[in-house]
Amino acid sequence: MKSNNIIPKNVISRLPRYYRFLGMLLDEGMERISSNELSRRMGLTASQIRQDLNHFGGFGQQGYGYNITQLREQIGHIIGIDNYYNVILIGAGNLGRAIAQHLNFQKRGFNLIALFDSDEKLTGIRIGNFAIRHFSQLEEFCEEHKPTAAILCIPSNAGKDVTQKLIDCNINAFWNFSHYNISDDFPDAIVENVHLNDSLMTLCYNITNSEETP
Amino acid sequence: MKSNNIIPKNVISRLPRYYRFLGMLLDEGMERISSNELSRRMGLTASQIRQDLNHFGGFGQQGYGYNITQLREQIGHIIGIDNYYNVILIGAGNLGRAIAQHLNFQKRGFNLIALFDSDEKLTGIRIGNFAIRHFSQLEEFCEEHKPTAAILCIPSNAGKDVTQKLIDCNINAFWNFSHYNISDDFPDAIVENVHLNDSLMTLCYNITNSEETP
DNA sequence: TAGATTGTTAATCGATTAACAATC
DNA sequence: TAGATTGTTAATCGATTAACAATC
Repeated sequence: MKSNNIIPKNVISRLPRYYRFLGMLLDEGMERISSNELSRRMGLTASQIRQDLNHFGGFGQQGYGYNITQLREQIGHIIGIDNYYNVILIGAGNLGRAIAQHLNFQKRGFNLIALFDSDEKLTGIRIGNFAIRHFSQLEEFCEEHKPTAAILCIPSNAGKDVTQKLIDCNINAFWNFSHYNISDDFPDAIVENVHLNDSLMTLCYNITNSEETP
Repeated sequence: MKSNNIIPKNVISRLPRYYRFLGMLLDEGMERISSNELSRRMGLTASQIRQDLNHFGGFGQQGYGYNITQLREQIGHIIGIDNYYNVILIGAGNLGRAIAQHLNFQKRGFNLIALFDSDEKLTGIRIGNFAIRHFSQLEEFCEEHKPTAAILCIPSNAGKDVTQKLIDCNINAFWNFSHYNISDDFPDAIVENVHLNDSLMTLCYNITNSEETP
């Protein structure tokens, strides 16, 4: 165990993948797995897996490998999957609605509790289990329900104002689908960006530059 | 110039960001920028920017810096933004519809030309400019329109079959929103994965582990 | 020309891989 | 006990940063 150290970002970003693959192994009815076999399945090296896991502690057993159920639970706990942070979604346009309906928040550590939009025409419209609230009700709602995080599905130009208001409501963690760069203005915020445009352009690059190598 | 070499993956993944920031600088009415000033804005080092760009050629001028319009165009060309690859979307559920309507494909190198779904109840429903087609019409459609890429917004368990059919239609590039691991079965496919669940869990980790450091 | 800033080489840093002793 | 496989240290590799000569 050396959990006192700082965990490299790369390791952290692999944790959800480990969690996901271990879940799949459980579905296959497997009980235990060696770093070698897991590496084969995940396309990593066995060394890397052992190094990664040992940032958090010794979860395996020499001569045996890793107990899948246990390891998955432990990784889940490290991520905090069982904390069920309250999260609200801001911006109930196409993308916002899809995110609200598509994601299984409860399995990923969150509990979606409300949708907000600044467009009055959307107020009251039901999306899944939620009626869209007007953004002006944010403060009141947050005082009562104290959400931890917010999902931003808003246009970039609204980014700063909206984020400021959320931070005023003691929300400090953001899942950001907009191009607005939260950390520039709010360096202490916890931010996870999803830049779909960038991802699409990366695909474009890879297509463009595969054609040139015949 | 040393464009003969292989470009590191990290460099490629930064290209869309460069492109995006340069666009913002243009919007601000700027004409030229030094690697130093750009590094300040993007939160990188000037060294890294110069290194990155020099993988593709010398775009700057000593004593002057970089012409923003030119540099942006050149990066756009490297990505292939002006190739407008035909792309089809498979799976017109919440997420698929949102992607179809939300993304500005034309500005990212693609031209969305059709939506498919295997649910007959959805056939004919209009999403933006498109009527959803039944998946059984895929082959016919592809023969006529020869799409280059497909966006997968389908459940993972349908992944293999759907991908096989798409590959049979000469589609070899995938923007994959599902958990299905395309490269396992089709190692030659060009794949860009978007794992929203993993991203959300990374946010969860960062919240969980910020609380513990008071 | 002098000043600024690139392109590029060298140094550093961090992450991945390999190796192996510890141990179940 | 013998075999398997971990946890961990050491070696390698690659990416980032620093430095500086080239040059606009």
